Amino acid sequence: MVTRREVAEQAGVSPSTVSRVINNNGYVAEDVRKRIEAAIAELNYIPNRAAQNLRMKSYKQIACLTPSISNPFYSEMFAGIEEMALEKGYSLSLYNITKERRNYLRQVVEGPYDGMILLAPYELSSIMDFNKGALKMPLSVYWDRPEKADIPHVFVDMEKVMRQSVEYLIESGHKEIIYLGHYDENQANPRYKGYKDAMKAQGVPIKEYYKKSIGTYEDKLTVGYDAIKVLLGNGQPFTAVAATNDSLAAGAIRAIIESGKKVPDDISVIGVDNIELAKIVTPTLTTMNIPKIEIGRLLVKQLLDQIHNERKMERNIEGEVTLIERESVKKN
Amino acid sequence: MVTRREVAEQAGVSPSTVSRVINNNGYVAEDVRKRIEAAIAELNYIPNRAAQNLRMKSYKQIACLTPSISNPFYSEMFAGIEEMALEKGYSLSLYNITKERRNYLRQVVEGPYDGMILLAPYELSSIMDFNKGALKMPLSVYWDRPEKADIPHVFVDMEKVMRQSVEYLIESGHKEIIYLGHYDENQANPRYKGYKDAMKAQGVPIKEYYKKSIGTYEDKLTVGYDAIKVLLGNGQPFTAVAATNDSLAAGAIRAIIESGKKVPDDISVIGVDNIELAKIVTPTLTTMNIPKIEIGRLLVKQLLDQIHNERKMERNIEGEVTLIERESVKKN
DNA sequence: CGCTAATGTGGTCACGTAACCATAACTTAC
DNA sequence: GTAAGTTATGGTTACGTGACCACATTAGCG
Repeated sequence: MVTRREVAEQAGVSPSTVSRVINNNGYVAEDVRKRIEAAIAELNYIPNRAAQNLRMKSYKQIACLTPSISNPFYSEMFAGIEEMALEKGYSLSLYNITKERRNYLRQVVEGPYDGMILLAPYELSSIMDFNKGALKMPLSVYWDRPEKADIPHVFVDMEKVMRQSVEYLIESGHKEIIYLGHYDENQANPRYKGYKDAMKAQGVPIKEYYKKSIGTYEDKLTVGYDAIKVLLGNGQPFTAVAATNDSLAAGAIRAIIESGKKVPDDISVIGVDNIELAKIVTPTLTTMNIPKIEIGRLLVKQLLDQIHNERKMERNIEGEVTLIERESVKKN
Repeated sequence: MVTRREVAEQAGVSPSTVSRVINNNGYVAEDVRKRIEAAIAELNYIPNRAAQNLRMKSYKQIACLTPSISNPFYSEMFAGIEEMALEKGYSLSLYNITKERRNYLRQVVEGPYDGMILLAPYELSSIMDFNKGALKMPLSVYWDRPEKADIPHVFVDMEKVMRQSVEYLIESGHKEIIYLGHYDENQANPRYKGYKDAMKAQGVPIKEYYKKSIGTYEDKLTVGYDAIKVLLGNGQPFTAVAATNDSLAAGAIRAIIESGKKVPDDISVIGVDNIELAKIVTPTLTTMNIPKIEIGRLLVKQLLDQIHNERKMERNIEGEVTLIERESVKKN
């Protein structure tokens, strides 16, 4: 390994002067600078990162935790995170934190990171346990609702989003609207609440909903397909499906088409997320766009604000959701 | 920040003794160990990672470079990489290296990593440029053919895979088989070569192929759809499609079904990769399984063998590919 | 000319750790 | 009883860096 000292010897100066060239501060004569730069190039010198970290008390690294990077929603958000982080000179460690892998959390929290971004709300309590006392590390979380607890986060109010989605269907003339998504009476799922509120507000009776617990992302396409297939088999009458995400919606479309009905002429489908899939399915999917790239960038910004002790940091940032009208909803 | 010294004072011993407890080497009296462990817990002491890295001359971190983590092929491979890396006590930094982001390569190579895994062959030359002389860092590459150059890699021989895929179609009674994938006469694309050889060997005339350059993963579903739609519109007669990956195959299926024909009764489709999508489309996709998790694990193993100077490291490891028969190919 | 400021360079130190060496007390063995 | 080992602990050092201080030398200015 080449050190600063060797570069200094090669250039016939002291290590201090080499430092000044590298960090570009203090006075250095022009010819000396040239000599040192030549020595650096010749010896292929790279500053030792561990020594820098130790001296600067900073790693220039961020840990990013997600339940599954193969979920396109998270991988797109990660793209935004990466973009901003690289711009700011930070690099990213990625962890897929599944339930079986909780025991690696300690390794993450004790790792060489200046801060942590969390894309999975369900792990929050475990993280907070670790993140007490001396373990405390700046943290920024993506959340699906405004958070009461005092954790800096970027959120999308899913209750509102679902309400808007259902309102759009109602405005388009639909009355018999299926809720396709996870449902849990006790947890008061915000997505279900949004659906229910929109239906009630318009005096539309809540017809049906799908409440089977939903597994990984990969399952979702199957789950949406299976659920709608069952409902169609039951002879359940409905003209629209409001899915809580695009993967479920895509599965629903597949089930409807397979049954011989047409989307959107017979049954309309709306999703949430606007992942790439939404542009690819036939018909293309009308959905609520969640600005994933922008949210990713905001998460990094919020985290770096904490790391750098910015006073004007926003603790609760709301992502702006917009309706993307494509082909899967029929307007009467 | 709590240091080893403070723990030592709290426990009434010297820092050396604390080290011995933490690293679990040397002699420590049982009661002293207890006292020290109590002090560590009370003060929430965590060894400083930067100091450890400096002292040990190792980061316990691996950089993983891929063209796009949102490509399910790579994200599944990443899952295997992560699994093995965490087992071995290493964590992973992930970089999406797109063309515009080449200038970040230097940042990667100079980063706090003990080694590098590369999932994108096309970047190899840039990496090798950086990876000369003092910059040299252990490297392990996933490649789609046996590599002549002396770079440790895990590979799948795509020429062979494609040949097997086409042979399977021919054995199933097909003669008019469309090659759906990237094609470039000059580059002698191994996938296309495999297709061509299989066709020739069976005396089947090469009927047609799709040669438009293919962009990102997200494009592929559209590209496959568009290409087959054009061919069907042309009245081009064919009974089977051999796609170079599952995404293209899925697009093809969509185009065929939309045209009113049936898969596999009218037209059979086979893919390569066996990503999750293959199980989800209707009909489910017959494809060549590439053992992505296993390849990921092997890449890490191979890399760590280099880092630890294992003598018995294998430089060229071949991944074993198998046919997965599902519903999209009709056998006559 | 003489005083202050600007420019240029080298020396020293601490960051927190793991490895090594020194030392001391206590065992064991003959 | 003493030499050799075992157990237990503390002290010292180096890893490579960036910040700081000390000290030259030169430039600017009345």
